[in-house]
Amino acid sequence: MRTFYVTTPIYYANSLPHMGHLYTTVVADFLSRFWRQRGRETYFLTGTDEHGTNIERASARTGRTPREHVDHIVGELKKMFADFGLDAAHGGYDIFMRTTEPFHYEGAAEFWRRAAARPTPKGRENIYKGFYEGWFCAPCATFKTEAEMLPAAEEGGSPLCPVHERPLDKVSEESYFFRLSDYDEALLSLYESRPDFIRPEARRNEVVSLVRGGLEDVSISRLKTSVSWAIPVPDDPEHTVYIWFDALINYITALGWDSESRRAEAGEDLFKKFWPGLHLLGKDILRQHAVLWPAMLMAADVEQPAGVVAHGLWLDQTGRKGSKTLGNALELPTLRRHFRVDAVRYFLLREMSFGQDCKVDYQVILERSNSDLASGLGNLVSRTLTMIHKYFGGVVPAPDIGEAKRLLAKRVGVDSDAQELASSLELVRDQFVQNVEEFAFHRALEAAWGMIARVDKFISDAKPWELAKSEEHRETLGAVLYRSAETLRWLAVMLYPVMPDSSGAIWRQLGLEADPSGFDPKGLRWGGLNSGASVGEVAPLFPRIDKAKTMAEIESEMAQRMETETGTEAAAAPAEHSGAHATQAAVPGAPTATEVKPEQPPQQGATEAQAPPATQPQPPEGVATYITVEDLVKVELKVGEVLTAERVPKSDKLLRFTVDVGEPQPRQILAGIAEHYEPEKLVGRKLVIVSNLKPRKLRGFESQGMVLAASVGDEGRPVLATFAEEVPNGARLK
RNA sequence: UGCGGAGUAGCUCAGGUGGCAGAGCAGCGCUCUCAUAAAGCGCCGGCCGCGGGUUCGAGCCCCGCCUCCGCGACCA
Repeated sequence: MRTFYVTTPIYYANSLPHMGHLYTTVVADFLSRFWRQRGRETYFLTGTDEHGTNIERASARTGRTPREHVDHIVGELKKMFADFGLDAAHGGYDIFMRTTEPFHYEGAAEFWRRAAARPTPKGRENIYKGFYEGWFCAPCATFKTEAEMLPAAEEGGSPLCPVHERPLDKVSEESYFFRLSDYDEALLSLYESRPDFIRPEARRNEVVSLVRGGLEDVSISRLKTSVSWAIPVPDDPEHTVYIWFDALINYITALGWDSESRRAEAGEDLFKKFWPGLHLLGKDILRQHAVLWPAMLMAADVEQPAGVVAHGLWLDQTGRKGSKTLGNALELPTLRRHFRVDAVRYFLLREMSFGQDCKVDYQVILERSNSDLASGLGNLVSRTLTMIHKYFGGVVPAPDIGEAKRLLAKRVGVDSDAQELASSLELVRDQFVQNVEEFAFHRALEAAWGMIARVDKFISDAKPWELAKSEEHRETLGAVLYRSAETLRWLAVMLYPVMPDSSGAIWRQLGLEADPSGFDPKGLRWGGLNSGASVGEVAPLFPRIDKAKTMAEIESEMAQRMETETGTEAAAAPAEHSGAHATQAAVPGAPTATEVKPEQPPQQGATEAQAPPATQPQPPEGVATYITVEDLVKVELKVGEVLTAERVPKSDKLLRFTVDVGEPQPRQILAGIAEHYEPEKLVGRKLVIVSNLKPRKLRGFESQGMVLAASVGDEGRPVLATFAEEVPNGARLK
């Protein structure tokens, strides 16, 4: 029997559940049910990625051990999944995979050994020991990225620490590297031979051009002294496995790949049975799944996945990524409180053109729920069943119109032959199935809803309430209601993976046994509904939501939440910070940390690829390190007035200013704020300038100083420092 | 600035190989009453991003440009 294995990413256990988690998991759940319904044995994995510096930090902030921290997050995620019917108890995931499982340690270590023992496609060793080189500030005790250092004091010198204004030390840390650079050709031929390996196509093209541009080797370990919350490197206890290398392997260790204990626990060889699987993920982590992971699999000689499918992200109404700190993210408890699970599932699958980003807010969901579900499907069920109750005592009438009544039926506009309706149902069913197979879920649902409209019209045209007035039309009336009810049976089957509970409810209201979970839509034949069966009570499937009332409630909840969160900001802020990056879909290794950067495989500039590991500077919870007055006076800050401001050509971010700092000649200063400030509006504005910063060339222009700005929010949006009172140009800040 | 995608009704989007601009939602009107004030019918709504070109004919093909998004680059 063919099997179907689907995975969500294992979610990075540093943030609480959010929309992105819900979405990817719902899609995976949907696909899993879809294929199970069509007769495949399925296996559905979700879980958490639990190692790494970010976890250590997050746990330190809350005063927990890493273990306690990840247990807490896992508890919250599982609770959320249960709330939305995605857990095993509701027929959802088959395993909640955790990278802290002992069997994962076992399998991951074996994976490492295998890769290490085999040559790359170009005949070299896959894993080799090398050195990270990074700029290290001893007083800060951290590595600095390019972005976090000041230009060197003299040509060819070391860059400076922005905190201490002292030269950084070039420090090497021993590290294992994976020779990803040897895999470009192998990967390209994989993409070539399997055009639908990466979907959608636009994403595939991105990856192909990325790999064509060449790949850099990636560091896959850390010194145990810098990251201890991680899997030890086999046979080298000084090192731990870097998070991405560790995390990706979960997709096979979960199936018992080379882990005796997991195989014993599962009671069968899941790997043999279910691999290769389909990876579902947000487009933000496509590269790890479409480049690094396939290369890793080649290295360890494991079969490639069935596919890598990247979906879009949920945006707010203005097109920004939903984020907790912006307060524009949908809150899952609120969602759960005001909408039925099936309504949310339907919305998620219907609203997003799969693969693209999609704007969302509560109101859009509410409107979809009311128009498509309450007025559409729910109402069709309701009117059909009510009439069967009213006119046939709750018993499904006969489908056919006898010979004697055919002309009579024709006269009132009802064809005695149901063929036309049956044919369009078959067509819709085929479209539905095909669209799902092509990941065009929104199209699949659109097709199904076309059928609802068609039957609604059929009923309006046939006017059963008129037919009911005269006994001679009784057979016709029965046939009309039968057709409507039979259509609902088909819809219940098709929609089962989308709305398991509701379609089960329709099923039972039609007087059918059990539920449609095992009914392959391809096996549907017209006339399967039994005449004579008793239909169930009519109960609204999707109650109409009072828009004004519900929106008001939601808004007051939001306001209340904002209030409490501002109140506890001091305590909550750091957690929010690390969580926010993972706010959208699915991140093992939310790209918060520098730590992640070296691992993002391709096309990193040399410097960036060597950027130091594991040492993102701490968010400023208080003072990192003290400096003396002598340190302070080294920095010369002056008031400057913007004389001219313009964009730097060929640069997204740079603005070029001429600034009057009270000197005979204005200075030329560049600042990376073009994405946030209109140059025209800055002319005449007074700024704070670091005036004794060593000049540096940027994009061909010399920058003779630096503009001070606050860095706000997760994106570090710059906000220029200003004065509330009038100050002369050149005034020194002390 | 390199590569890729997109720009069509207020909103979300359809419009294989050129042939009278479409659907759903929202809005308005009418009809009906079995139904969750639902459904059916109708109306409203379009410089199809802009400018050229090819053609009897261009939303579609060609050239140029603008804007947005993505991935890079560059840079915070």
